[in-house]
Amino acid sequence: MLVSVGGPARTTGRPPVTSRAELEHIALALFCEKGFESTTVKDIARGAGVSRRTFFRYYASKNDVAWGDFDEHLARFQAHFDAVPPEVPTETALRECILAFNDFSDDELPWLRQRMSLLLGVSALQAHSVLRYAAWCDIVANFVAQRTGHAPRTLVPQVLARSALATAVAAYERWLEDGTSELREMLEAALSIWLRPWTSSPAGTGARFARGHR
Amino acid sequence: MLVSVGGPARTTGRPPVTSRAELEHIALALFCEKGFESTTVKDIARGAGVSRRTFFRYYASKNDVAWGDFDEHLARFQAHFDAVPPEVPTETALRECILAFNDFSDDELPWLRQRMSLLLGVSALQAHSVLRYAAWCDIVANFVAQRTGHAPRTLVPQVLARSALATAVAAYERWLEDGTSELREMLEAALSIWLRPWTSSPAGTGARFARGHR
DNA sequence: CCGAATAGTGGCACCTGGTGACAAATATCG
DNA sequence: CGATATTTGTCACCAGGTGCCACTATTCGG
Repeated sequence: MLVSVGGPARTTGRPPVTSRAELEHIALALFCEKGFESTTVKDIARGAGVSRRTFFRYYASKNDVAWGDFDEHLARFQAHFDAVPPEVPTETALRECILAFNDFSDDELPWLRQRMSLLLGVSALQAHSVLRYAAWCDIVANFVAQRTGHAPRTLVPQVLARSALATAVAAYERWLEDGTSELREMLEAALSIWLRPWTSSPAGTGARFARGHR
Repeated sequence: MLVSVGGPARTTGRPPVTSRAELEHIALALFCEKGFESTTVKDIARGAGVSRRTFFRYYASKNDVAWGDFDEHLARFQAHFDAVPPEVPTETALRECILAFNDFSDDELPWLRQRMSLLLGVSALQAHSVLRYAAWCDIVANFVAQRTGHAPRTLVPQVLARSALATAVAAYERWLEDGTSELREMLEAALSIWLRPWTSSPAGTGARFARGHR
């Protein structure tokens, strides 16, 4: 059982030669150096001094390595929703939780930018992303369902969850293209548009970045 | 030039043995019979009496065959937007064009249901779909951009286009799961939620299907 | 100290999707 | 008939991914 992280430290058996984190670092470095497509799994494995077969014991696919420990990150997303007091309006809760999920410290930002430009720029990863984002949507949909009284898989929770995701992705893309803006402000602007699509004017407070660069 | 459909009828050269449409029909039948993953390209090619290599001259990938002539369908989507008179509000135009894009005659519906349950149910196709939907988003974003005065790749058009897509996909999924509802009404309900997320109540007119089945 | 149990690793064969290159087949036109 | 144009088939090849099995390195018990 290689993928288990939360389990108790193993005592017997041959110790692992590498780790998910090490493979991730090596892979991301190679992706940035010579591109995602041009980097083969063999390259990554060789970089870690490991066989190709072993790589696939740590990551189910070459795509997955670009996501790192997204599941762990998602668990924090869920925790944010769980911590929302009942008196907070659904609309506000969604906004705050999405912002909190995407709140990174300054020293994490370069990593984030590198990772996200991979995920949003490489078409194979772009395609793969919908599979990873499904869990994100489920968390949002469940929260909305609980708040509104609808079943999680019905129209209201699904439309809100999926469009929330679309909004966040749009914000990330603008943030990546822009290069000078703050991620948080971009997300706030995008969420304002999302929550009130026909009342957000380009001159509005929250939509300061809506004009594009400059 | 095999993929060209609109070109003038060729006169010289060896005539094609098959066609995109024939391959599509054979492939869809096989997908429904034994599943997408279990159907190999070799199977499809053999079904059409053609070599594997030839299949890839008609379709760039096994995924693409499930989409059929989506590009042609997209051209009609664009045409709908082009035909919108300037006095129609943006909000209304989006709603009407999306509904028109998804307006199918009764005899097309079984085909559509079959195709969409493939596209939304098979994870490989689900992933691939974002690449095909990008063109859909571009059309919507361009329209919004033109109407609002923003550049197409800025926040307002992107958020609206992507969330519109998310909304339509959510409607399709509900429609597929439900089995008894009308696609158009499901889309109308979803679009109502999308356009006015916090005013749509489960008892509202447009959200009749929002409760889920039964 | 030696052997059993445990758990990760490496190598191999194999499948599938996808591509490039080149010769062969089949049509029309002069 | 011959030149030309276009499709087709074959073959070789690459990359991602999986199943299988032997091997290796560790800890624990006698």
